[in-house]
Amino acid sequence: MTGLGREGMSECNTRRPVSLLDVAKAAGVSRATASLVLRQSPLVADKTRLRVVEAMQSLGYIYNRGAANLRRNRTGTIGLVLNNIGSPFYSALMAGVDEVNEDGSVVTLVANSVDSPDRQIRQIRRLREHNVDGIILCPAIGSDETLAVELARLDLPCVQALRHVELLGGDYVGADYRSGIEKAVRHLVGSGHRRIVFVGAMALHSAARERNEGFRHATGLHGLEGGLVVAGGPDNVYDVAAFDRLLKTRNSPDAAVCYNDVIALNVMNRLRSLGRQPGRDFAVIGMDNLPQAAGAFPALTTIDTRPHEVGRKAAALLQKRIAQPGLANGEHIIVPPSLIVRQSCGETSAAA
Amino acid sequence: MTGLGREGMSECNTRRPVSLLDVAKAAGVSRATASLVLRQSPLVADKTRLRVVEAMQSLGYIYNRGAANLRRNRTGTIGLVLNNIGSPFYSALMAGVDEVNEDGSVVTLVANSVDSPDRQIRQIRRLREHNVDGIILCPAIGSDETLAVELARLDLPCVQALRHVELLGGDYVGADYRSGIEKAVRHLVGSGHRRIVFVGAMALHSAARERNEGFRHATGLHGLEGGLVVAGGPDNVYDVAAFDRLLKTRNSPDAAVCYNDVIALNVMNRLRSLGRQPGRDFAVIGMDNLPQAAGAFPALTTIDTRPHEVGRKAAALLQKRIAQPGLANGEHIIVPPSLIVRQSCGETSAAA
DNA sequence: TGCCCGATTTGGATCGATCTATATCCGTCG
DNA sequence: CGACGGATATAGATCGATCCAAATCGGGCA
Repeated sequence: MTGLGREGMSECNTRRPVSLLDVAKAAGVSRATASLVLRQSPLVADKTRLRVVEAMQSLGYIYNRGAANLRRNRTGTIGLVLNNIGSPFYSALMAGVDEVNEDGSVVTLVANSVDSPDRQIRQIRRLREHNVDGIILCPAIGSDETLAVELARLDLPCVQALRHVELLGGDYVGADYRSGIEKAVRHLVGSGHRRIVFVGAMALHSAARERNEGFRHATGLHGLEGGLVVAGGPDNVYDVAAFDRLLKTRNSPDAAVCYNDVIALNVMNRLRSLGRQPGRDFAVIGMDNLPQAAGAFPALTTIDTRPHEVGRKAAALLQKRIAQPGLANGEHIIVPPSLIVRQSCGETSAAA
Repeated sequence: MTGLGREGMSECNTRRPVSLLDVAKAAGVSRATASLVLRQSPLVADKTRLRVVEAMQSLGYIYNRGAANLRRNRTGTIGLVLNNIGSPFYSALMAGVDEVNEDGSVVTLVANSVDSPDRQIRQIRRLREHNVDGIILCPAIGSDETLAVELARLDLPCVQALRHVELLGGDYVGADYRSGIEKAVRHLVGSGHRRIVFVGAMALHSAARERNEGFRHATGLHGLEGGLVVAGGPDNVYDVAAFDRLLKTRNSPDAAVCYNDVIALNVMNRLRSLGRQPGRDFAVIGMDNLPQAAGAFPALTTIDTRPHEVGRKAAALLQKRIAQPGLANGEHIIVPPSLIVRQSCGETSAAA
């Protein structure tokens, strides 16, 4: 009763962490005032503020955000759910998110769905338990209404990034894959190519479908002999046998637009194995502009889908949603991609 | 006074989240019992447990870990401080950390120091405020005693990864860069190379110094004409001019061990510009085994430093420290690297 | 002197879980 | 019949901040 029983022996064995109450006592003010100082309130007199700040420093006070969160019902954290945490593409996205978050002093909790809808739901739940204020979600392949139901239940602002699932609705930030592929085809056509193959086609998620559509649309636009498409799948694979066969046909293609850079690099290697020299006998264009594209041989022409920028935009949008939960959502922000011309698409053959 | 004032109109406009108290009331038990159910305590009767679980489900209860943390003084989160969040190398590390964390149902808060000691300290503080249970730190270049002081002040379990700062002491998990470089040199010597250059030498952090030492030691061991070293710096650069000059000397080197894969790829491209064919006229070995190494042309021989495994080990060690804070720390776990032989080091010339 | 008002300060309730010590139940045994 | 003990259940304090309404202070003015 005489002092809460902890005054007795300061600097004793049981090092209890310094709380705001300790600071307040040391500064001779109330908890409430000390709290106001913490939050830079203009209500406290400068003299008092100074005293409190000094007490904080001398005691080595550390702000306990967790305690504050409980009351404020806001944590200053967001969740980022990726399908493949180890991929450079996603780390660029994450870097963008982190940049914006740091400005808003928000921290990022990362989770990996490994493109499994079940894991995805588990991860989202886990993040929710940690009271993230919102999440940025790159939806896993095969996401279905279970996800929509769960998100509704959790009542959590959610921005989709890179891919979007129609039935979720809501906000989305992604690249314009469609126009990206179209740019690539236009460039090749401009360099005199007429037989262009799209390598790595699949329809497992929106980003893939948009690329396919972009290719179909572009070939139509330029009146190319359509239908030169080689199938692909997740994990950066493509149907190598089909590609090989296609190359052996009369009137075989002399240019490829690839689903992404990794496939493009594989295609270049395959071409060499088949005795063709990428960038000279055969033009190759990739997509994503991964770091390895510039260093490849020949340096890979590619469509930069700017994942870093997508990350920035997604984080900013999520911040907006968190700040004003009432607003109608459903915004779609589409980042325009750009074509980075390097050697793999045979600059020289432009004259042909 | 008649029921805390929230019973009156259930399902009304002010959707207060469901708390454990609500669940308890609905199940006709006390908060304490409901809490025991949450934590799978064997103390509750099966009949009761069932009732509580049903109440949770029908009310759509969501566990508020933040509230629990306040009391338990443990959050189930760790911080991961990286120097370059966008790099594939670090994302591999992160993937490893995440794997282990997920098994222990721990979540990762990432922060990016961008190799700036100031930012690094800010990030660590920020993580600490969020009450992470510990951190995995890849110390920034130029980390000094300020960091040591801060870490001591925060009183937080900390495992260093990939690089270590001597004056911090404590736990460390990293690759055996020294022996990795030695393996590379041995392999080249075994293939008949005698004039080997180390490209990208620098001494900005422990991982770099260990590579340098490894090279010095290996050249001594094999009685090579030593001293063939080309300087390097952060951000994957090396002294291109010096490298070019070296190649023009009489008795110029015919093999290079590079600081990392990115530099190795640049070196391969540079060699081609200078009219040499990597993998045939000149052997190149990289370090790290980034995804792009396998896809390069020629496929890059490299030393796999296994960042994913380092991440796993670091996360596991940190969990141990968190579980048993008393234990003396200062463990050094060194992951053995392995040499991945591909085409860039000229398999064929082994016969020469 | 007394009253009013803006500028500060503060007590006490609150967020939602966990922990500790205590209470209750119920069958069994002396 | 009462005591005992194992099995369950619970009340109340607690973690460390924030929020709200109310108290206090200190001049200035009538």
